[in-house]
Amino acid sequence: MSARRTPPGTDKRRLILDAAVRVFARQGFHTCRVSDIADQAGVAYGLVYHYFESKDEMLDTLFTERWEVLLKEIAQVDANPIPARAKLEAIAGFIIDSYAHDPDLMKVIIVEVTRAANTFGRTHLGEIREAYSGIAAIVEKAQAEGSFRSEVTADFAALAFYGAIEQVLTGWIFDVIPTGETEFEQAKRFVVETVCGGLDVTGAERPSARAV
Amino acid sequence: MSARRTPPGTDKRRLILDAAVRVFARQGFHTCRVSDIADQAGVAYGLVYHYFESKDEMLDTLFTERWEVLLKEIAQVDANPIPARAKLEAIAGFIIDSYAHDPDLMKVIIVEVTRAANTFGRTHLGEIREAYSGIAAIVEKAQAEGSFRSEVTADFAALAFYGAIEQVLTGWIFDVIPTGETEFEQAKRFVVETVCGGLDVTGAERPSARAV
Amino acid sequence: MSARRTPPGTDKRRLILDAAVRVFARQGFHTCRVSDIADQAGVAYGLVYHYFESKDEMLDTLFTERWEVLLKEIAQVDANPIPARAKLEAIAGFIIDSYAHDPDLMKVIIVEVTRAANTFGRTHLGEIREAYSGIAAIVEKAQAEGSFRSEVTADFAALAFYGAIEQVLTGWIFDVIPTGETEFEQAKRFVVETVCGGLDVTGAERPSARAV
Amino acid sequence: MSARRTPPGTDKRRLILDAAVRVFARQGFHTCRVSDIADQAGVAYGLVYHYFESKDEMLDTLFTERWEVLLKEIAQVDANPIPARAKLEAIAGFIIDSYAHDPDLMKVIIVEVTRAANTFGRTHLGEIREAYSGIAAIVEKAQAEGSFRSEVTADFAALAFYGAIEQVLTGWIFDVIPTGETEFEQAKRFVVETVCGGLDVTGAERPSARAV
DNA sequence: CATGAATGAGACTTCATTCAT
DNA sequence: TATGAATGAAGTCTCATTCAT
Repeated sequence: MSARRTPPGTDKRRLILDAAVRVFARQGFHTCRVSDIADQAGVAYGLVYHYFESKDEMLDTLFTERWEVLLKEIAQVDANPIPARAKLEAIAGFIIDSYAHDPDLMKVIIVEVTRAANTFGRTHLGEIREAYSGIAAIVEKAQAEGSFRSEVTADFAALAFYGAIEQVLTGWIFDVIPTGETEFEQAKRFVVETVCGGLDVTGAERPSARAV
Repeated sequence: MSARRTPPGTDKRRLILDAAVRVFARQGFHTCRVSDIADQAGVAYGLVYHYFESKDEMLDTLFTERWEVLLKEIAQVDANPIPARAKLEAIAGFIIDSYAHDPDLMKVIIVEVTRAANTFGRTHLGEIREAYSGIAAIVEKAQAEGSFRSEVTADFAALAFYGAIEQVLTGWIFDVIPTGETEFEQAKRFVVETVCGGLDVTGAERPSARAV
Repeated sequence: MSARRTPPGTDKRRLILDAAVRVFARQGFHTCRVSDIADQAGVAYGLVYHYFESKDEMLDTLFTERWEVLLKEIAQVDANPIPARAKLEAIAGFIIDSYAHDPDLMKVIIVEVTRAANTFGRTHLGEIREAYSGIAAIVEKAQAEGSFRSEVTADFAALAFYGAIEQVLTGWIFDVIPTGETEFEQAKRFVVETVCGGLDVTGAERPSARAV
Repeated sequence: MSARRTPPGTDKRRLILDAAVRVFARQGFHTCRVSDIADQAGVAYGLVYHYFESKDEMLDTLFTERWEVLLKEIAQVDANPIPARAKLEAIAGFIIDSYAHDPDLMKVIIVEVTRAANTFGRTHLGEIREAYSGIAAIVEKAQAEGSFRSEVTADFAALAFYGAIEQVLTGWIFDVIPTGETEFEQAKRFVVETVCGGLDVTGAERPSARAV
């Protein structure tokens, strides 16, 4: 009974997967070579194929691993007895924290899967839909109980909400907007403030309205 | 009046460009072959290279052609003496109309450029930023004159607004949400309603608030 | 009987041929494109094919035109009642003058034909041999009449003589040795001095010999 | 002693390089295809690119490998305490032996590099010059010590000497002169006899001179 | 498990040549 | 003659994947 701290194979497999994240993020899935991943991981070329069937499988694995966590999070958040707005805040917070924790991984998931309409996006369409549905369910219940307006359908609202978050992440990925702890925290509030509060000045606070 | 070498309507360059749109949309830029484009256009392989330096140049051309129209539209809309919300409605309407008019082209622009952080997105970052800035300018002025709240920065609002639109288009592209004239019209209203009106029930209309 | 100073077509054909010389010299036969020649000549692409069957034909024409002049020169020189050494001087002079007059043309002939063992050299082997034979004939007669030593065969001497000249031209072409009127004149003397006079100090002039 | 992955004698890199020599010699560098080399070597197409960056690199390697040997030989010969004429004899002998040993390799070096003013010749100009300099140094010292005449500059003499040798090799390559052991030996003597002894009958041995 | 040599299908691009006008 | 668009065969290089050791 020799002490083996890690299950056999686990180490290297994870090593390769991590390397894949870096390389996919840096060079893009289509542009990088499998050898780049092996180099980054510091392992032999052929070993990659010992742990993965193909280059595709690595991306599939990375996406599914992370996306499952997101789906679980959405479900858990929804299960809490908190206002819908708080739920959306939690979800936005989770996604942004995910980015803050490992920007490369989120970049890969967004750029190479979530937005890849012809390749991986199609493959993982079911999983992606599930996330939308989870969010839409939150909105729908809020509309039913009267805390959210029903001007827009829940499905649409979910899409817009998720789209706003993804675009902010894309802004960071593209270096269009500044990155940093402060910006991350700010973004969490802003997303919900925009989608829930709206940009319009409401009747109560509208100065002209008051003037009348 | 002048001698015409080619039969009327036979602008081969345009023919190839149109074929490229179809093929890029169907198979994706990285996955398609130049010969697919030639076949789709019904021209010889080499003719593609008579009109374009490379496969890349075709995508660059397609993007820039269309994006310039968008930038011009944003500027024109902003020049009108209409409320900020109407401006955003006009822009969302323009983008959605563009999609309705040629879904393939918009799919290519979004999937292969606007969201391609490692390849063409980087190349056209300047042009993409310009669109964000144009929208942000509208928001900023509205905030200054008091018609938009200042809870979120203009830059952020612009990102969220554009992100919401692109996500809706992506929904259509991925077949996540139904497509059709009705949906297009609905989406135009919904986007602005979400981002400007917000999902929250405002103080005035919130029943519970009134109840208290 | 309208006065036509140049035969029809002659102008353009020569124009293209001259352009070919410049382009072949600058870029090399294999590396240049037919369109480069057309551009250099300032004529349309297709016109080149009106005057020449192929790219090869242009080089063949250039070589043969010039080589015929050389062969004629060798024959004429040999016909003169002058010493063999004077004949070789005349031939070396002619070749070097040819280079001085149009370095590009000689570069093309040497680099692309004379030394192209697998392509044009093989094609023009007969003509090239003829030049060697002409020179060998001069040497042979000189050996027969006792003015040249018979230590080396005439064929070999011809090869060495021609090789020395070509190497000097190659030196100019490669910029290994300086180019200029002075150098051209010097080279004419040097080639013959080397091949005929030899590098060795002869018995008569050898100091040590005299000392004994 | 150490584990050997490949069967003895199976140095694939060398196998490919040797195949390249045969193919370059037979078809010419520009005319042959990389697949011809792979076929000749009996390896898969891709393996060529496993060992070499490009088709060019193979030729560069072949040239440099061989040329370094020549440069070393020239240096060693010059270091010997023998007459200049003996040194030139040794160098001519070495080059001709190289040809006798592997005519294809020498053909490739001469035809594709040494005489290719627009392509590889330019690339390896430094190495080529070095050979000329080495020979010129020999001549120069001989002139300084009085064993060679100073009628022609050392640089020029070196060029002529090397040119004569290369032309002889070219004669064999083109089948202009007969090939064989006898011819090789003869050529070694002839080159030096021509360049050192000169074709002219010297004063001492010239019959007519004596008669006068 | 680990290595990296070996394989070979494909993709982009070039460019000589043809041809309609 | 003159033009340059049109053709398509060919070649280089890439790289995912396999496999012998």
